[in-house]
Amino acid sequence: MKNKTDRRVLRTRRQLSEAILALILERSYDSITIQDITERADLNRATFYLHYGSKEELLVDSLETHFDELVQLLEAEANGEPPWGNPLHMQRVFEYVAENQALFRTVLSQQGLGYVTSSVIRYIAAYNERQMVLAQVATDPLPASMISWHVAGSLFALISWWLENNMPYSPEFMARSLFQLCTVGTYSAMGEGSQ
Amino acid sequence: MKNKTDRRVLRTRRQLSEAILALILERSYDSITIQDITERADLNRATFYLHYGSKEELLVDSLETHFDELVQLLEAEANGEPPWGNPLHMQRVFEYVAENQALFRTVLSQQGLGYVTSSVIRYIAAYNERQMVLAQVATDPLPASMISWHVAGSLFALISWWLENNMPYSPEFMARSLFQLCTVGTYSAMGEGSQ
DNA sequence: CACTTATTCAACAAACTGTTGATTAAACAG
DNA sequence: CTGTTTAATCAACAGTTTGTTGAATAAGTG
Repeated sequence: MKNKTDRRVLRTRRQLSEAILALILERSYDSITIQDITERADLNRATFYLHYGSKEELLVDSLETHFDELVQLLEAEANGEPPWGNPLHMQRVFEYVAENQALFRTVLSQQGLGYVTSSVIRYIAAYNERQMVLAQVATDPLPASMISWHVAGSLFALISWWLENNMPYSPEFMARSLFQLCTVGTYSAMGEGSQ
Repeated sequence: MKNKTDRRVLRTRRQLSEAILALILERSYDSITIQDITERADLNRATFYLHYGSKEELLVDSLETHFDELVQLLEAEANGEPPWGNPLHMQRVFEYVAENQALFRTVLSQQGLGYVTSSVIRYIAAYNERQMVLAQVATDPLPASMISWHVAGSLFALISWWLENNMPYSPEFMARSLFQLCTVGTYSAMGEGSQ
């Protein structure tokens, strides 16, 4: 009984993870082969297949580490309060994005990598919904899961927008904007001149 | 000067387009090779390279046809009015999604295909922004492009949610929900019991 | 220390790729 | 209808990546 905590296994997986994350930052994801990954990781190619079945499997596993880090950060600060209920928590998200700029940029924009997009929205939405249920929020006219997805989609969109426009605003401003757009909507966000 | 309207070229591209769209509906995108595509299209493999450089290039070209169809549908109905300004226009979008259910489902959820996701949000956002500028909407506190992305992200998220939950509501209801969430926000969408 | 097991290594057939040059067939312009 | 242009076919090519072997080696465990 030493299959999952064996030093060698942990070390190998860490090497593979670091290798693929480093590679997607410098090259096109599609052009990266398993040979490249194992070569960069200083491992035999056969070793890869002992752990993962494909590039994608490894990448998802590698990215989870990052997201888990962020979630833990959030949960440490939010004391049961849903993260979208307070702009301060959202600010942390944007700060995290800013810190891991290169990675987010690559994952969001690079061709062949965008499949992460859908799973990220799904991930955020699921988290939102869990928090809403925990906080016993009443969502009468619309189901809680729909609202969760809406907020997740908006968060995702604003992060993309922020990066695509070279982060013209501070994390604080982005968080407040997201908060405003989600809670009181575009009508309040826009001037009185609309229509 | 007869390079782009040659019958043979048009026929070949249509065959390739139909082949890849048919294939992604029945098999995993990643498992589809250029051999498979040309085989299904009853074309020689070399012919593919006369038109496209990769699977992705062909797919993007093929999908554009579908989206152009939808955009034309919308613009025919909306008379200068921004599409998100009226729930009826959004209803058409959800109806279109329902009609092309299989395709949307595949494109949104299948691994290796999701890179379309980001470009779709970008596409919708750009469209939104164009409409906002045309309608001369004042968006004082927040930039118009940010609001455009927010709405695009929400639309995308709600479409995903709708498909993932097997379309439990009518297009009308979805359109009204989206309209409500975007314009007056989640506070109004949720009951008074929140917090 | 004895053991278990992860990693290495070389080799393998199989598949896909992108390109070649010559040939055939189709579409075009006048 | 005819000559010309050009798209599609075909076979063949070398190169790469893939996934999987079985045996040897090394490292970690208890």
